[in-house]
Amino acid sequence: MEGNSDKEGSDGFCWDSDEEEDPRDIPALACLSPIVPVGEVGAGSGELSDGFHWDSEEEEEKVPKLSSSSCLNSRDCAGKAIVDPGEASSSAGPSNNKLISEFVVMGFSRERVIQAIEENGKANAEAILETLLTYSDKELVAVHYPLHTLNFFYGADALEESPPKRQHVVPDLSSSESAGDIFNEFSDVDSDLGTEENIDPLSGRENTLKLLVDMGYPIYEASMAMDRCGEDASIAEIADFICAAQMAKAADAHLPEPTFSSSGEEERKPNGICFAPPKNGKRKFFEEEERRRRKREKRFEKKVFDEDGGTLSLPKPMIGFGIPSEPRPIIRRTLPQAAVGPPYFYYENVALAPKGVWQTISSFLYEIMPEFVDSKFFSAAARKRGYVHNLPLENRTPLLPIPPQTIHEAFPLTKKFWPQWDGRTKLNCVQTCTASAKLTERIRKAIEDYDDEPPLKVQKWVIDECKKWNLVWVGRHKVAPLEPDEMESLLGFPKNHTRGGGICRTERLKGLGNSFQVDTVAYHLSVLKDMFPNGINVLSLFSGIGGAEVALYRLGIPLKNVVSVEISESSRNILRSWWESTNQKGNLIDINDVHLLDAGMLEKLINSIGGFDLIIGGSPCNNISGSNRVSRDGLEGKESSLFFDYFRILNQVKYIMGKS
DNA sequence: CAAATTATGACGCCGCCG
DNA sequence: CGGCGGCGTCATAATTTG
Repeated sequence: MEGNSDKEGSDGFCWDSDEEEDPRDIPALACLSPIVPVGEVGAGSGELSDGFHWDSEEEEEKVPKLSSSSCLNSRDCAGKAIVDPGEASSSAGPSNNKLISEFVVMGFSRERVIQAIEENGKANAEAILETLLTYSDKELVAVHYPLHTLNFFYGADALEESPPKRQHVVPDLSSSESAGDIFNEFSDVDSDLGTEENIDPLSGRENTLKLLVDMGYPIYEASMAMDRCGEDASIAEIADFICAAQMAKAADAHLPEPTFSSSGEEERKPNGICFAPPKNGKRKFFEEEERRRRKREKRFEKKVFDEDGGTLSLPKPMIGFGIPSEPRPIIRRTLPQAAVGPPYFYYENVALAPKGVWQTISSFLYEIMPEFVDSKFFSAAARKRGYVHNLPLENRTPLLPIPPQTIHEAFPLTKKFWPQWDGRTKLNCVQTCTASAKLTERIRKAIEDYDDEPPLKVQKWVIDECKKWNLVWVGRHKVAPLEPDEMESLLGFPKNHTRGGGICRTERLKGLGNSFQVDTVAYHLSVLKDMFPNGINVLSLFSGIGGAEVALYRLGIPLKNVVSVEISESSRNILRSWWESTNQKGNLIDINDVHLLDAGMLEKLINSIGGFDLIIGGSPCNNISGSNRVSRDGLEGKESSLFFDYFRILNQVKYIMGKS
């Protein structure tokens, strides 16, 4: 039912059938967040603990209404209709939803917002905002930029009814003050945050501890809880944790052994090996309590936010705006004025992100819809990713030579060992971790007893494991994980790209697992070739092992200046050595921390090289990827929040370049 | 001590079925 | 409609090895 028809996707956008230009003006919705006065940051946050309660299980449900006049007074509430169109109509008055969305739109996480509302009550929007501002500097950065909640259309018919509004883009940055002042202000904010511990009574460890003790928690438990929750945890989180710990203790006194079998989970291994969890009971209980708490919150969120179906649906098949092997679907998209390049930008992340993540990313990047593409249409391995970019869609060309498209073509030697009953033709996503030797041994043992075909049950288990770990057949009854050089070729890198130079195997795998698929990215970037025959200047954020650089190079686009930001030293070494071994004519400037790249540095760079043509990067997905079993916190996670640095840098570059 | 090895669920989505 | 199980996922943490 997912319509193979070329005309219309069922995903809310339509392929337009005629290519002719539509000169219509796209009415961009103006949604200007009030820029929060910098001076107010942290002021009054001392009363954070007032009215704070951590045992709120049910009262989250019934929250009093907030009068619309207090809706961040200066904010144009109508402008955000595009973000949550469903809610305004569904509720009689301005509800809590609306208030929450209000802040979420500004870039704060829903969890935090709910928390802040609980702490401050619903009536005082300003206090809520202040609380939110104390939570995280990453989020703070976002608040200082105007939100570009601008329109973007697939085809002509979408959102016809949206009323035209005046468009104000970037007025805050282009106000009468000089740029220098503004950016000094930004850097001031940054440094303020850096030293905030000294100012804010709540952020220093000792002060937090004191506060918790004042709240009646034993100092030992408070301290331990702070360690467990991490430095960035809010008081609420820590208190919650202590609470759980106390409950666990109480439970411990009654139950000698917490039951972990209650989950009723039957292990899937056919050979019936059962692992006793080595963790001690108390810890387990803590974690379970924490999990339950988060589940409650999630459920609550779901109730609150699911009304407008918060997910962008992924296209099926996942071919984005076209792939080389198919006739190109005719798509016309009109970017909001503010998003039009140059500079061009290209942002990548995992497609299967938790709910709302892509919405948020998109809302920060001019509401441009991500192009979701599975790299299995470009190579023999899958890689489902979303790309937000402002590149033209016409006249893309694939990278040549076309890489092998099936496992057998890619690894001919595996063919003679490949059993009939393993029908895979494509590999799964190359990840950062591989199967253990023990597993491949178990698989060998499981099959070798059978001469011909093992029983269906064994087959299924083996195939499941092979899919999970991306195993290939390297001998009779023998499977093995991919070698790093095989991953390199699957991803479109030259052989031995990550090899040598003091790079250990583990680091190779890590770099490769986190990299672009070169052919896929190159296909999208190919449109730059005609635009920049003399070469381009690239700002490459979170470069990793240099997927973007390799893609541009292989496209034959000369690299004039590349500023590459990458925190991993081994990855920087890999890129540097590739740069030298390919005799690049341009300059490679590498920076080891994205936070060093502030406005001042950007201005210097831009002045010296004459501006960037392309800003490309994919921020870490650690907290977004489904593979993460530990901390899938979405964009607010420790690593993944670096997305906001991408956003910040993009805006700063655009502004600095816009001046000259 | 760095590198390698190993085991370890959670989450969202989707199809199914009552 | 909601619960349930199948499915797949740019991973982390504890431990061992060299």
